[in-house]
Amino acid sequence: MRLSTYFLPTLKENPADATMASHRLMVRAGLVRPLAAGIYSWLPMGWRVMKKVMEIIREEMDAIGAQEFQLPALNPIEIWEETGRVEAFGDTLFHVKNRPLVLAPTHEEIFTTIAKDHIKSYRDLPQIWYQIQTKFRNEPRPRSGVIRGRQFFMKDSYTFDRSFEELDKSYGLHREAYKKIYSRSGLKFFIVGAYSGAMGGTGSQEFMVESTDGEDTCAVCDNCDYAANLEVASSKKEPVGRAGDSMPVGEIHTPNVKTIDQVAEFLKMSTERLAKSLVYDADGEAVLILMSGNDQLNESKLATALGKTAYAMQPEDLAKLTGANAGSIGPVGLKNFRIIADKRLEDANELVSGANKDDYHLGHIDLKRDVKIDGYYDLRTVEEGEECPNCGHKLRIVNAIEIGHIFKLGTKYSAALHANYLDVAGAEKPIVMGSYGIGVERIIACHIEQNHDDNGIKWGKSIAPFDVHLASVNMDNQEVVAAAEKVFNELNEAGIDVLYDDRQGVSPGFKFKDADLLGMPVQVIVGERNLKQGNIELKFRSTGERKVVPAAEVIGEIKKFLAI
RNA sequence: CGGGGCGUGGCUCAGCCCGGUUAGAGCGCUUGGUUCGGGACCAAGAGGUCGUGGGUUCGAAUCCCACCGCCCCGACCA
Repeated sequence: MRLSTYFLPTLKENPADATMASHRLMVRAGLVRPLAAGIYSWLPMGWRVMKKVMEIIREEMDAIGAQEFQLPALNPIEIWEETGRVEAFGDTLFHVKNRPLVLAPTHEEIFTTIAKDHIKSYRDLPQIWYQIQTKFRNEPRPRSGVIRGRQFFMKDSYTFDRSFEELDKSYGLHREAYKKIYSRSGLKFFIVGAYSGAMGGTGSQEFMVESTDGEDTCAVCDNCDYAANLEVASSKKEPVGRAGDSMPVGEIHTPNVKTIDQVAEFLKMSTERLAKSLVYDADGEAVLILMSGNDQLNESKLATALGKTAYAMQPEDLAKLTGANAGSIGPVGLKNFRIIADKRLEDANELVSGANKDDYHLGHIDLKRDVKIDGYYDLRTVEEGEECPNCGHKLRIVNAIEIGHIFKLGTKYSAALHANYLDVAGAEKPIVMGSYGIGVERIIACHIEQNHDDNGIKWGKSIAPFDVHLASVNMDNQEVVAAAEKVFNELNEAGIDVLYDDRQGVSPGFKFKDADLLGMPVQVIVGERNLKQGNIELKFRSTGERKVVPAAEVIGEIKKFLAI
């Protein structure tokens, strides 16, 4: 490809609205252009990268026996109503105004419908189906360039099995395939246990790339392989336990003492035995949640414990329900509440909590004696430095970008859509499903996040838009041009993708800066200076290493570097 | 949806607070010339409904109101 005729709008200056390195560089290097918030056009250079990533995905999916489909993005809304996901997605689902259609944000429903129509027997199973398709999600706030957009490419696959044991196998195949896909894409990543959320199902894991700009937070252990999304992460934090015999419950006057720290200070005790009361509304049911001291309630864990999403009660409703304002609420004598507590408080005694009367607390509370607890659950958010639940090593809390998510769905969708099969005994059973997603743009953005410097992108060989960036330093010098053209032709003949900067009247410095910005793995620089000795210079983008070699050896050197 | 910021040639921005010539700069673009190993130089040019609508005023890029768009933080996030 000759740069003189290639559509490649590069920018010398940083676009004003990009903050992340990958976002800045993708725009500057002419990979993408924004069309609207969260909507990007892929220009020829960017699309080359996209196709390479997609090809890696295809190869690894095909290798586990997956079959590629291409399903419609326009879906009848009825199908989504059947699984209850019109409501579950809410405003995130794009609706078509003049037809009862929606723009698909994912494809469980459609794939399951195909399975329901055509898979009738255990003999038809298992199946692994996938597609690489545009998804539409009306994100409340698109951000970070292509990382969170309203329209994006996703590789989504679905497995159909006879049993949960076979699902484990299909899930395992995906897990291994994903590792290969990300490794081949040149990413450093880790895998975490994850929250399944509205997808439902019996378990899920996320593939993560550590990044200060990540939207997810994970607890990772550097000693063993424990890593978990903070939504589900746990640690070895000790239970509060029992402290001797319980004294009789007693009221304590605590004027203007509200926060846990204030109470601890006022009563001259540690925060641990202060049972903090939080009030949530779970679908109309009032729930009181007890946490030890300053432990932070994790709302994802709460949703898992309750089996539904709960929202923090508004302050004005608190007084109505409990007779006290925030800071004075407690579990003892509380009516019409479901009371649950964090595991750290299991069977604890000698606790202090609100008295449901402003400016009063109760002391010597024994959860076994004084309160009817509906259950103890792990509800707290793990904090930096707590001990790994596996090995006891200190956990690190890091931000991360989610690049893939694999789910064991079970029968949620097959049951809702009646996708059943007949087993060996002739009994009708719901197909056991898994679903697996990869954000294709995120692979590209994360690759750039992990491979760039101040001058530009440093593409890894596997997904670089071109293998070689060839630049002739001076297009007015016929010998230089002739030598560059020769290299260009030889590379093309060798089947090596080469971008040839043959632009006239562009200064050498400009060409070098563009080459570094665009970031091909190898630069071939043909200039008068070296050509006098019959030499041509190679520059390796990732290391910055330069090598001057005889013109005749250029192709060989490149082949050696590209390992082909 | 809450909080904050921004909107002026293709890009990055100044001008706005304190209203008053033909609205500026750098980069990019066009033409001619010079240059040619790290974003060259000279000269001449083209290019702007100052986001949109309304208002105040003799006069609005500038002040006021509304709306739209974009970015950041939060909420949300299969």
